[in-house]
Amino acid sequence: MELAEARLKFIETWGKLGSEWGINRTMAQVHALLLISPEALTTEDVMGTLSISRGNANMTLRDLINWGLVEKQHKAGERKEYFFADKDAWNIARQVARERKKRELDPMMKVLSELSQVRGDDKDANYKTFKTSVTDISKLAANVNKTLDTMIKAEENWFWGSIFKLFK
Amino acid sequence: MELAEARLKFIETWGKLGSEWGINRTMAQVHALLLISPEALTTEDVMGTLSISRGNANMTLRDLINWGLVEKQHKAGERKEYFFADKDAWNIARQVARERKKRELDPMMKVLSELSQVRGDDKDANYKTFKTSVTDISKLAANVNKTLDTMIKAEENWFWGSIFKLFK
DNA sequence: TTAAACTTTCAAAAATAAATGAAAGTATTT
DNA sequence: AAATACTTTCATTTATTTTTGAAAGTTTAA
Repeated sequence: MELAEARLKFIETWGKLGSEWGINRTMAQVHALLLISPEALTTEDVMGTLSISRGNANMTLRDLINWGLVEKQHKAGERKEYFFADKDAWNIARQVARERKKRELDPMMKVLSELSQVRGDDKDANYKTFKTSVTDISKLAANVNKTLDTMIKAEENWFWGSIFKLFK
Repeated sequence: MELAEARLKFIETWGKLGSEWGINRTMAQVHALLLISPEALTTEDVMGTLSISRGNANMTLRDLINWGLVEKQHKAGERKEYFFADKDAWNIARQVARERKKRELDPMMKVLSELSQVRGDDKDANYKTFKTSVTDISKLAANVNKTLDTMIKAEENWFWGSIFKLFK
């Protein structure tokens, strides 16, 4: 397979994965493009390579910056903005974990803990099942939360090291 | 908060979480309803409680069965089919992990390993960056894969036990 | 066999999410 | 201060996903 073809396939695959996990496909594709670009790219580069509009490119790049996956760069003597992605897979994984925890897990745990406060009659099967399911899921969420916190704080060698050994 | 209100909120929250993670919101809501229902429900129960059409209820329940989260039940002397969800949070987590691994991670790893075969000129920055990014992500994916395999095989006390201790 | 009870299908409609692109905004240079 | 170079916004359009519901299919019972 030629490099050019492989690059397109990588962009397509990363985009598909993103869309399966609730991330805008174009955003994942722009990220993929930046991941395989040795130099920072301009908005026009992104527009051209992926055939997307200026507005879309602009908003997508901003989202990627908000996700902490991409940063703006300025080149001396130039007015144009350049965009560059962190290429470190472990950093990317941690950053995605951090954002999704903040955006989704934390709010959900808040709701679950409210819901687990609900009072009722222990002889009511509906109440008992509700209570048990919510409490159980709460506990699981708390464990996931703790694991993510550890992952987020961890050094690069944590994943490649201790977990790897634990599960070999 | 009243139980009735709490049940609705749980269904809504579970549905929202699902849609954020690329799972049809209605499917997550039906799952939520079954999770807090002590008895198995009929298609009509689901249609009525969630105000969805017969076709939607039927397809969604089938999907949940295909995900291994719900099973059909038959009551003696009745022709109607009943649906019942496994309520164990750890089983649910493992089952979701198993399915998403099969549906998404495994195919992606296959593509990544093809892509990491691509040959090129080591002096070409595009080639070098591509190779490094793809190889790195491949390795991360392989680790995630291994971790999921362990999780899928693990007993209930694995999560509540060793991981919990490791990260306390 | 045929009617009744129930389930499944799928083309069309509705709802939702994403993309466009021209206009407005901002900063820099002449 | 006006032209230039570039970025951002957002109402509208387009694409994608989800839902509907009537018709077809299936199973059981009379």
